[in-house]
Amino acid sequence: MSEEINKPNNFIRNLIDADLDKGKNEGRVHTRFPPEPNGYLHIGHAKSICLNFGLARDYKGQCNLRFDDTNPQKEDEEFVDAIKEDVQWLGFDWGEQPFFASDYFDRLYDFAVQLIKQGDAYVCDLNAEETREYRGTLTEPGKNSPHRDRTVEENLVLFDGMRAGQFPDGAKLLRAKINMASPNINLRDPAIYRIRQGVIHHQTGDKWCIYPMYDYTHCLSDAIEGVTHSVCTLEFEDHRPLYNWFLETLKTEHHPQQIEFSRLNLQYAITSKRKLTQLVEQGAVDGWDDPRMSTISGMRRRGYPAASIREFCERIGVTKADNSIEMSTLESCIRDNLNENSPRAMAVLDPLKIVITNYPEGQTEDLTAPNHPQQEAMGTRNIPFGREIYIDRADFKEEANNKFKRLVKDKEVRLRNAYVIRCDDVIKNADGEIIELRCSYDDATLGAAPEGRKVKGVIHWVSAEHGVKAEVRLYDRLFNHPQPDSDKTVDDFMVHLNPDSLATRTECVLEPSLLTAEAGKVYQFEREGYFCADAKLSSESKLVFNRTITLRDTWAKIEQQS
RNA sequence: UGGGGCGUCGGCAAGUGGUAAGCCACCAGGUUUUGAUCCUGGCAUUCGUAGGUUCGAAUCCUGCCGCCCCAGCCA
Repeated sequence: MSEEINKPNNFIRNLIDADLDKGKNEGRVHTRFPPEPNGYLHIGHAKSICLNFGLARDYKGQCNLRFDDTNPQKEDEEFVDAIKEDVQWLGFDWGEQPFFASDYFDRLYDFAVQLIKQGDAYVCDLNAEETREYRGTLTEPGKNSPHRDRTVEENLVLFDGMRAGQFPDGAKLLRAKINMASPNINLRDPAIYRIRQGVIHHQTGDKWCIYPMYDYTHCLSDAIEGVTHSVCTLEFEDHRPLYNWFLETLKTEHHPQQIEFSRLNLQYAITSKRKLTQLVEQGAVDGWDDPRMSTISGMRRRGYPAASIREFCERIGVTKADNSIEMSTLESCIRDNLNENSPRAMAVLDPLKIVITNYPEGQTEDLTAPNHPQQEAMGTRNIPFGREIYIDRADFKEEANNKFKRLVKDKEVRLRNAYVIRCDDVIKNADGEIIELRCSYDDATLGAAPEGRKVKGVIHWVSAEHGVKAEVRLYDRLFNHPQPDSDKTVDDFMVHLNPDSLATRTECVLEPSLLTAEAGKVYQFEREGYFCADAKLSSESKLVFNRTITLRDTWAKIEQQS
């Protein structure tokens, strides 16, 4: 019973269970993840990846990574490589090698010849505009193309001529002969092959000057690979009759079942490859892997663990209903993982100097701090302590009521992993800005409660002498509208870009153990959040950290309310 | 308004005729050398809506309402 609770459960799995009960597909479950290499993968693709590879894993089947590379003008090898890296990083294995729809171009061509011979496809000379006019509208039927009744022989010659490069782009089109009056527009004699002269395909080079369309290619690729369950998003539901038409008309050996689910919509983020491309090309972000991007590579660079993205995909479920997932759902997955796995450290992002006047000048001591408060197995580390330290400006007030559990003039606070100090003096510059604090420490409070009084506040600190300088990048949501791309009151989603999505702090001071932090390894900077050294920008000579995510902050919430 | 799909708590989502799981968020307490974590408790007499069938309906039937997708030689 208790094992059942966490088992993913969704309508696709129910469907597969039913298929298995019926003995369909000889009990095989074979899925595929079919990205087009025309951009980087995003969080929405992660949902599909987890679904498809997860199905294969749980049903002891197989999931192919297949590049849907039928439109060379928009595609690039760079994207092929990035996609492979992302899928792998997410923790999935596509076996021997990735597949490419272009692997099947020869067979696809033969299938097209078969369609022509059967009288199920014809070469059409209408140009793009005429084709659109002949297609009709949503409420009016289309008209048959004047070339619809060409003979098989003529079609064969023409199609061969298309392949041989005898016609310029747009001059001819191979079309399926289905039904121009169908209420489903996808069935109004859809295009099968179009001409693309002089284009170099990233996989097949200049071998072809005609390229097959998605609807035609996808179902046949699935069939060729022996896919049993072809899972795609809802907008392809209208294409399913066409998917089935090609397979039935060509009498393929296998006939995979297309199943549609609803795509992910994440609030304050973009899950559209086209719009992510726009962000990159217009320079609104630093690139596809900008840590603010909802791309897999961006999230990786930001420090999101792969496991937390997988957990997220599990938590949101799989249905056919439109959805709008709150960012807090994703954030919860990230914090759960990071809280459990990341070692603690101390870092001061907005330094305020403190001199501990009763601490011997020139003295230094190594204090010991646990790397994780709940997990002893993570061990301890040494933190140097000295007469001069930094604390965060936000942790001091000259006056405050007792709800403020930090350092206040003439009051005490605990320095985390160290002593209790009292603030005796506040030093200001000519402009009245606080530039330094003079404090005294109680040397009986190391690892011990102070005598005769309670000190409830605890703040973090770094030794001024030993701390290392660093730049820290604080990220906020990239957009300030929950659905930036579906706001119909504006004509460009870019107006919803959050101007404060990146705040760079250049004067941060980190505890020295962080100097050798491995890029991408996430630490919790206690009381601040989770951070990792940036894989691209950080070096030992110039440390640059990304804030992966803040800690849950109920104090900020209380402050805001009052 | 032709075709396709979807409507269960603020956001997700189980539920498949036997009397509304779970998660996130939120609220109230407790522990705590991180205002973190953790722990305890609260959070849908009701399933878009109106009828009908039934001993019994979120589940079956009918009507209505709302939202999403489709007129690329993109995927």
